[in-house]
Amino acid sequence: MPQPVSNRPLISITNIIWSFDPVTKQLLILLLQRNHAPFKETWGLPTTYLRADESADAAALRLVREKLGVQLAQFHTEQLGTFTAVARVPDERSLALTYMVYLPVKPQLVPGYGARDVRWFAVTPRQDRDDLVAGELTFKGVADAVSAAEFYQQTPPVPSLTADHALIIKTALQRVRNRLDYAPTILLVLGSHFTLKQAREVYAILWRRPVTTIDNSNFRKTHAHLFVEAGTAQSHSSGRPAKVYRLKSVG
Amino acid sequence: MPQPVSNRPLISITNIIWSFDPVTKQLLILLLQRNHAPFKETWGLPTTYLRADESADAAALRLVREKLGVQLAQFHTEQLGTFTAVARVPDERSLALTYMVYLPVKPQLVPGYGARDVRWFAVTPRQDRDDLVAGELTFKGVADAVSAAEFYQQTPPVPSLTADHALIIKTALQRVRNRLDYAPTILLVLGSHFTLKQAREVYAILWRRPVTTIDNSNFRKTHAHLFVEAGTAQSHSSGRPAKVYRLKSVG
DNA sequence: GCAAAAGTGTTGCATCTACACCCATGG
DNA sequence: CCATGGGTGTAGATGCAACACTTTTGC
Repeated sequence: MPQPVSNRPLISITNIIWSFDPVTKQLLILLLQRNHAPFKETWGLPTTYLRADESADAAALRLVREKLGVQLAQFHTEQLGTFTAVARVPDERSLALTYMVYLPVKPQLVPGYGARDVRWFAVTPRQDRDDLVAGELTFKGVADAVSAAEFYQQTPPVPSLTADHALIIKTALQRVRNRLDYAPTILLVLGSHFTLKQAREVYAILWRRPVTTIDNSNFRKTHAHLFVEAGTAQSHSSGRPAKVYRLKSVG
Repeated sequence: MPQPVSNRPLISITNIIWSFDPVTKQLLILLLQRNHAPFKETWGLPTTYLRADESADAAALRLVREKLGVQLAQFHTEQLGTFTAVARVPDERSLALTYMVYLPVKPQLVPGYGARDVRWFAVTPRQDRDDLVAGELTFKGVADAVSAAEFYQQTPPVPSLTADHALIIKTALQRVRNRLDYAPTILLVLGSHFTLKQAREVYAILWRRPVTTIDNSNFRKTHAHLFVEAGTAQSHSSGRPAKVYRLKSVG
């Protein structure tokens, strides 16, 4: 039997929005600082509430448009997971349906409704975790070995992200890493077309090793089947111009 | 801003409950036939509604206990995904949070509250899909090549499963197949301990090929790192008794 | 021409597949 | 002791890492 209407949990949509800075070669995640309760002044992932007349995927896209004002015809979204721990948000029963969105550009940010500040945070690999860094602000990542159950039990570090968003980001990075060898949609942050050099820069961050240790020749041989050629790029500096590729079986 | 309470979608928990018949060597999924609207008399996956004071994982476990009366201390559950298409259930806005449960035994089934009938359906591999078969009842699986978007557009076959449950089952099988080479939790249907022969029987179904084509020696060498030895089994028939294994890093 | 970056080829090592062979048990 | 199934070993094929070499551009 359906639950009484008053007992229905809130359904929030939470996005991990990925981007890439071509100058600093950093992989970026969007965080914003709320200016209202709960979690006033703390940083967290962009969140909205699901409307009755839209699917969760549609809501994830709406969220990107609302928070960023980006008006691209179509983004690629992927469901990450649903977070349902009873006490994940204090004083409120809400589920988080989480989605990943890959922005093909790095838009200028303007704090929108409900946000005091908004920034791109660089994924910064450490020994056994990934920190998020934006200028003087650093959020320490959840250690690789920590399970979800352990996360909800331990006391959060200071400063910490909204609710369980640190766990959501850890899960997102795990997912992205797993897919590197068979469906590296994270490369969509480079735009629809990219060179192998750019691809190696992204892989280097996620593999937690210097780009220089990823052999050009071998990378091509082991990952070429994931890409299709799509012409040749303009040479921007000295050196032979690279071919450009796009992901196989993705728009 | 939170959505008005009256607009909040229903949150249902839908389970793919896996089991295994050691006699017929069939991989099984539990389906039940409802005796009330909506979907009266149609077959579908067991479903319940999320309560305010429980996590979705807890609800998935409760569902197993309610529908099966199985009283094991602990099952292994895994989140499969969340299905949110607006029209996935006619005349009702509901989300399906789906979970996989691996039963270490094949319990006798007794139709519980709200169910007219309940049965184990054998996963039956075809060329490009997997059908579900229980005696004279057969449900045709969704073809491998069909995307989620395509599924929701096309008209369902007759007989068809409740709402989008055929899509959920296709997704579940996909997930299980993907995990065979690095985290084959599906083997928990064999109980906590199993022989390599039993494991190959499960793999054969999911790889859609006869057991006899899976070389014992090679299977051991390629998948041994996923298992740990745990003693020796009794020999039931003639032949050398097999060692028993359990999954690495799973209770 | 020289530096820089992209792309190609080769060699040795690790891994997988196919298949022959040996081991332990029931009747 | 023989049929049945479990476990071990080995040769050829395949795939990957390391690294030398060639090609194409800017200056």
